[in-house]
Amino acid sequence: MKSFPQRQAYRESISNVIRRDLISGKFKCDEPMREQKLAARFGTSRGPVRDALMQLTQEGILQYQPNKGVRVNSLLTDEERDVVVAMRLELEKYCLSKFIPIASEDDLKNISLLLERLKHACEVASLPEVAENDLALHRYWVAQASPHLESTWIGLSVRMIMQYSRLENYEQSITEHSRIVNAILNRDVEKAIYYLGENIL
Amino acid sequence: MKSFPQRQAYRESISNVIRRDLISGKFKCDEPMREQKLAARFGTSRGPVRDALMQLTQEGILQYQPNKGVRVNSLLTDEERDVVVAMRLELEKYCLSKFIPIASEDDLKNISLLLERLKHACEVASLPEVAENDLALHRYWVAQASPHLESTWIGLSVRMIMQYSRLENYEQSITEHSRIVNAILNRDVEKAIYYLGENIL
DNA sequence: TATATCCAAATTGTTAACAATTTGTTTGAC
DNA sequence: GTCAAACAAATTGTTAACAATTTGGATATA
Repeated sequence: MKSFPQRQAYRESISNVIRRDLISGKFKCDEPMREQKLAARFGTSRGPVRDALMQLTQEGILQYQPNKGVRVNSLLTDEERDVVVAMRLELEKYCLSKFIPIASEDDLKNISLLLERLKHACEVASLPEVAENDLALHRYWVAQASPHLESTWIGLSVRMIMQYSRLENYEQSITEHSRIVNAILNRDVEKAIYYLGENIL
Repeated sequence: MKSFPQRQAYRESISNVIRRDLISGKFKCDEPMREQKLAARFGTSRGPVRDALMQLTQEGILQYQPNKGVRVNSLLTDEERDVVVAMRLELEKYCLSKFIPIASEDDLKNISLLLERLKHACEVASLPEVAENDLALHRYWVAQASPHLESTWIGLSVRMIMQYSRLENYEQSITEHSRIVNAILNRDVEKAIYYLGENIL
């Protein structure tokens, strides 16, 4: 069936799909993820699936036990979550202050587009889509400002969003992100960071 | 030859050894890491080696390019390093404040032991050993306080230590860590965190 | 019934072979 | 001599088979 565009990098495609499933809660906590089943689902052998599972383990979403495979990792404690929030905020504040001055016109267009997508997801009230587009928007400036720290950011953000009931307030999400994006379009670093701080917490 | 204790988890053993080599600078920047050679070195097939390389990529030490393998990633910029330092400090401060009140007598013994090892490494002035024992000491309280965040911590710390010329001041390293450990032994959270702040930066 | 032991099924761990891609070199045309 | 195309070698990507481990259940025993 081979439903992937590039023949290379099954690895990434697979981990992206699984990550999305995890965010939208398609796997119960402590439910083991079977390599064979996933391989069948993605039309590959177990090799690439193992790669993807290992990557998600490294991100902290899954937990690995030798000879027993991987399971959905337990959620962060409230205290841990606070620490993760602080770290993510630290990281994104830097990325925004770096990104805004150097953003090209194309960048601004892309940001606007991503915001539109997020708005749409909020309007149809599809939680997994909201989560995905939320992350995609933030990820954009992280990737532009600091490719070095992108993978660090993913690990923090995905785990944050997984225990994010607050995300269900779609209206708030729209206004918060609109404010951030507006500040970016005006190249106003101060304001962007301020609204970011309101958004991430 | 099979020189590993447990037959399982080659993955971890291999990535640990490679990580040590990377920290001690045994691979030039941009030098490609060949799977076959590493497999021969560790006496396994390429599979576990690929796992290890992928893990280190996820930690940010290596860079992966499809069909081209992995290379040593370029170092962080000074600004990025500052952000990483802040994040790591945030994380470790939490871990110390969590760890100190619940530390068992065994924990305190282990900490003291790890400090002794670090001192010894400093005395013989072996940079890779100093780096390794430095990390091992910090890692102890992170692992005890928050297994959830241990992998996040590794990624931050290893990248910090790789561009750490300051580590060459062995005397300073000894006094800084002695102060932290002493504060822990006295269960003095305030002081421990204070000295940690002096150490990490 | 409760417990222990053994066996079979399911699952993960590892390997070697094969496929696809990249890289370097040689060859040939101009 | 320079450039381009073609070929060969090296390397990564994927797969299927095999080995080792875990898991669950059946059986036997007290």
